[in-house]
Amino acid sequence: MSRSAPTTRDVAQLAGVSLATVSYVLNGRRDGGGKIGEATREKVLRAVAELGYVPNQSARHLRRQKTERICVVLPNLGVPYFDALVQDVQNVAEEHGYTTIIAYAGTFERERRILEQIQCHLADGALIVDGRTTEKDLVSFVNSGIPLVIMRNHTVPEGFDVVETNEREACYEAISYLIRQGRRHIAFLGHFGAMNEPYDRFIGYQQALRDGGIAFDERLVSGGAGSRKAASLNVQRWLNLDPRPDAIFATSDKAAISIIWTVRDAGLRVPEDVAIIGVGNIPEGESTSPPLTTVGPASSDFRAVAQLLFSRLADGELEARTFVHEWTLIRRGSA
Amino acid sequence: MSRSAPTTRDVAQLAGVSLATVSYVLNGRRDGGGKIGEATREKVLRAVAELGYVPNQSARHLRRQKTERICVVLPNLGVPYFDALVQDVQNVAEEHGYTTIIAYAGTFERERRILEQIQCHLADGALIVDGRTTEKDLVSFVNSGIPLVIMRNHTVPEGFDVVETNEREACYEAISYLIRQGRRHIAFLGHFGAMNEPYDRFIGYQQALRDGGIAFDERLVSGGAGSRKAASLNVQRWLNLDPRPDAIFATSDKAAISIIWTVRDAGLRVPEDVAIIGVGNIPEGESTSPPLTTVGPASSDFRAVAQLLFSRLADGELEARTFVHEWTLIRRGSA
DNA sequence: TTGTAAGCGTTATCAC
DNA sequence: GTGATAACGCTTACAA
Repeated sequence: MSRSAPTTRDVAQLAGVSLATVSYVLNGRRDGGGKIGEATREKVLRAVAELGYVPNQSARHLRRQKTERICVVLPNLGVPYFDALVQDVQNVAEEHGYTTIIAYAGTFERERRILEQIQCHLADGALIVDGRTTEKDLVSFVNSGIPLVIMRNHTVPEGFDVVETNEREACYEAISYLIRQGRRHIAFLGHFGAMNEPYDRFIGYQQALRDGGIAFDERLVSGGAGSRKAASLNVQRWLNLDPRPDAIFATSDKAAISIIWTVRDAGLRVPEDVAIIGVGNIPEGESTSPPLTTVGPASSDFRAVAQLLFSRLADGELEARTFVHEWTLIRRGSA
Repeated sequence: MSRSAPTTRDVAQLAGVSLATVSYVLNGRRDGGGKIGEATREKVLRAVAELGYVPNQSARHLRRQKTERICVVLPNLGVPYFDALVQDVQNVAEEHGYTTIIAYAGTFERERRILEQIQCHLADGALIVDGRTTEKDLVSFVNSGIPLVIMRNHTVPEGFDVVETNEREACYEAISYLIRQGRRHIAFLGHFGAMNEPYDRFIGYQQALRDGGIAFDERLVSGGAGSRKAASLNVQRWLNLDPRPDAIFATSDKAAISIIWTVRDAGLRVPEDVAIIGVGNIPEGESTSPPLTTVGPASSDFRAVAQLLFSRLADGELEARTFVHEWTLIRRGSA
């Protein structure tokens, strides 16, 4: 077993033709001119099948100077929003004859290592989602000429295609909607701490309060949206407040769903007593009771994002573009 | 921009040394013998930094005949169980100096293409989760000598390391537990249709009923565990039955959680009126109300699985091994 | 229509 | 210690 894999040489030998002929048969020659005789073609194909020959990608890539692979770099797993993205990207990639690989960054250090690998021709281009890599580190990429599409709202260096969301506006819309319903005590459960960047969702919240003529109440702001448990705990605290919040805006759907349980278990009605809005539009939110009102992508069609990458792969000289992925308020039962 | 990447040749030229010297500095030579002068070393390193040189992986792999990459092939995204697996594998891989890439199969056709890529040296080895690839197709792998670890319970060809779960026993345990509580009308919501393989979870259910002296009732078996919505619909139907089921076993936690909502909305108590057990032990189940009792991996430590792959990577001549990943009943509030 | 040969960027085996 | 040099497996001008 484990004898080394067959090469074009083996195929050529078995078929009784030259190396070049094998390659021609397998790739179809580029110049319109030459054609391979049907008989030769047959022979080669038979030899390929018999040996179970598969071309060595490393060698092909080295020669062709491209991998025909793209990489999606994700900050973490288990986010439905990312999963949808990956699916669309993969489909588009396939249409272009590209393979897609997913790299899960996790830590900053690991993200760095992945980007390094990409620079070493792990892939011809990449889609970086929410990356924590600094502008400085990204600059070396623009020099190496490897196409990158970056999905984040802040601190993106020049020279890249960027995909932004208008989540600030969408969150503003959500809070305004609550205010129009007559809600006056709107709590905000966010992801604080992890970020020192401007926090769009919080900014949208504050602005909507201001524009709605509602005083900002510090007690109604808290972290914990990152975990279901923390969310539940914080909300229990809020429910004992006087006056009790009549609406809760959580910056993740997971937290929001956990909050629905908590509020219902406290004997309160959703949305009559407490309206609840989440962020992200995860599928889980469609089957809660009541179904979760949420802020999220208006469509989960990421094909346009993928196209951004492939258009640049086709023509590296394009100028940097910015694409806005529309977010909106998705009204369901919980608010 | 986009001028082609610097090579060892460029580095050597700038540093005023030969190609080999650059390589020695970068990789540290294998034979204990020769050493590089500190001065030369410095020069080379400086040149590397100045040019922003990164070694071309394709070339390295071609030369070394290995990629130092492994691939995890997943049937689909969005399954917490898989996410945990990927994290552990990635950590172990890192300790061995390997990069991990994730490929998401989705369709059968795509899975085939991914395996083909692996055979073409996309990676040195792979972990196939729940793959639908037939035994026949896998056989060509064992010939090519690429280490594979296969995680599935059935129809695995000889010559591979296999990871199985004892989910049949664990499901048997869950149903027996319900019977011991005095439940007599235990419904089964499964994933039917997609599978023509023996269905472990259902077998465990049937066997527990038999051993518990309970007649099998066809009306209490249904598909729909794959979707939250279908689960809810089917359960609504069950709740109108006479006698009403006093327990529901769903073969996915997502379905089970959806069922908790449904049962509670129907004005029934969980677990007093209806006990509910899921499968998979997803994190979401810890924060439902009541928390979800479920059947799942006793530990979500997959490091041992990863080690299986790396031990084989180190020594291809090992004989095929089977590893059982223990599943168990995790008792929480819903049953 | 097919064969020859050069080279993609590395690494490793030799001499020096 | 360091420098030529020969592979690794494949593609593709160019020659036959």
